[in-house]
Amino acid sequence: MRLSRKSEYGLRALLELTKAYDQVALRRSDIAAAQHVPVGFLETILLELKRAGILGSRPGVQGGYRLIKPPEDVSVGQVIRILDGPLAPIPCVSQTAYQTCRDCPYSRTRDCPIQNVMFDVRNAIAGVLDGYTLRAFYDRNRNRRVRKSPKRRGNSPLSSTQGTSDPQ
Amino acid sequence: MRLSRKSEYGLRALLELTKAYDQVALRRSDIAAAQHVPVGFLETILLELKRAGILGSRPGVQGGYRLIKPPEDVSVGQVIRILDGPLAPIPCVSQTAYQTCRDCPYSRTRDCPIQNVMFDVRNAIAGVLDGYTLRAFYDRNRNRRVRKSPKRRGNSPLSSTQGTSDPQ
DNA sequence: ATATAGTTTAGAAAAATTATTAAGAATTAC
DNA sequence: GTAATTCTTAATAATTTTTCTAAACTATAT
Repeated sequence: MRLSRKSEYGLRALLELTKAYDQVALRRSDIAAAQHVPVGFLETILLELKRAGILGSRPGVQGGYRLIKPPEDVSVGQVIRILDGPLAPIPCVSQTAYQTCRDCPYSRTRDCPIQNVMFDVRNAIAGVLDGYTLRAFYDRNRNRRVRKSPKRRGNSPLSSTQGTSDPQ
Repeated sequence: MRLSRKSEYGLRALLELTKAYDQVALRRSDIAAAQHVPVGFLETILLELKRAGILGSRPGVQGGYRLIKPPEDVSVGQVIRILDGPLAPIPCVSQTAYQTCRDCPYSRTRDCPIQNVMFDVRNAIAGVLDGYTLRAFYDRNRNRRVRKSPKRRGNSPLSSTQGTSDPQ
């Protein structure tokens, strides 16, 4: 259930690119330095984000990468899907990349217990990540959620202001 | 964000063991056959669940594995933690296995955007998985959640998820 | 004692993740 | 044009994690 380095690096890079949105292009080396990520790896990540239509780039002197979509229109969920694939814990509950299970004893009955649980998990994850825009991700103290209040637990929408209540 | 085979196999095995709860012990070979999982791998999985106190076992003729905790008292989240480790996408938001990030540029400010997002994800995942008992997992059409549904049918003891780590 | 079945450790095999390299192509400045 | 800069692409190396196997060992019941 772990977030890959790839997605982590990608999100860190997007933090920088959101900051520079509508201003300057950032060189991969600048991004790598600012966020302490290996420049070579970052390269492949930025390329993937470019192919996905989130980033634009230009070679040459004033070149570099820039965010070409408004940060309000890109969700963290989208980014992770691009870099890591579907959010769903198992393919048979993915909305964006559904696949039947190959050797599940329940695949005939259409009522697999694991599928049932993981369906809820998938929705819980997507509910959080698809509701988080890059904008909210960047200036992280307000406007965090873009959608109406999440249905997870009866908390108030902004309840997890979480000024870092030290976990554990 | 994927569920490992290990956890999947473990949960499948627990499905069989829940069915046989308070009745018979199941041999690993029986479980492996019923759920189409490699018997050698299953072995190590069952052992881990045993060490964690969820299963008991006995060698010899009428031997095998059996669930030694009431299925009402074991959550799917517990099982996955035992087999796969923390539910949290990154260690710095884990409630059960917190670790500081080693090279995060934000680790000083105590206000890391990634940490903020993943904190919510962690809680969303744990909210689902810790609310799902083995009992609900097994007879999956009713009483799915243990927390939200006040009406329990039958006379099950239900000491309400004693072992599950309470998120928050 | 014997057959049955779990226990334990080590580690092999396979897959996924993480990263590097190097040659190439586009852009700008001059 | 040429040179400097910076992205582009593909191949692949390195590392880690996951998945699985093997074999010797121990416990239980009859």
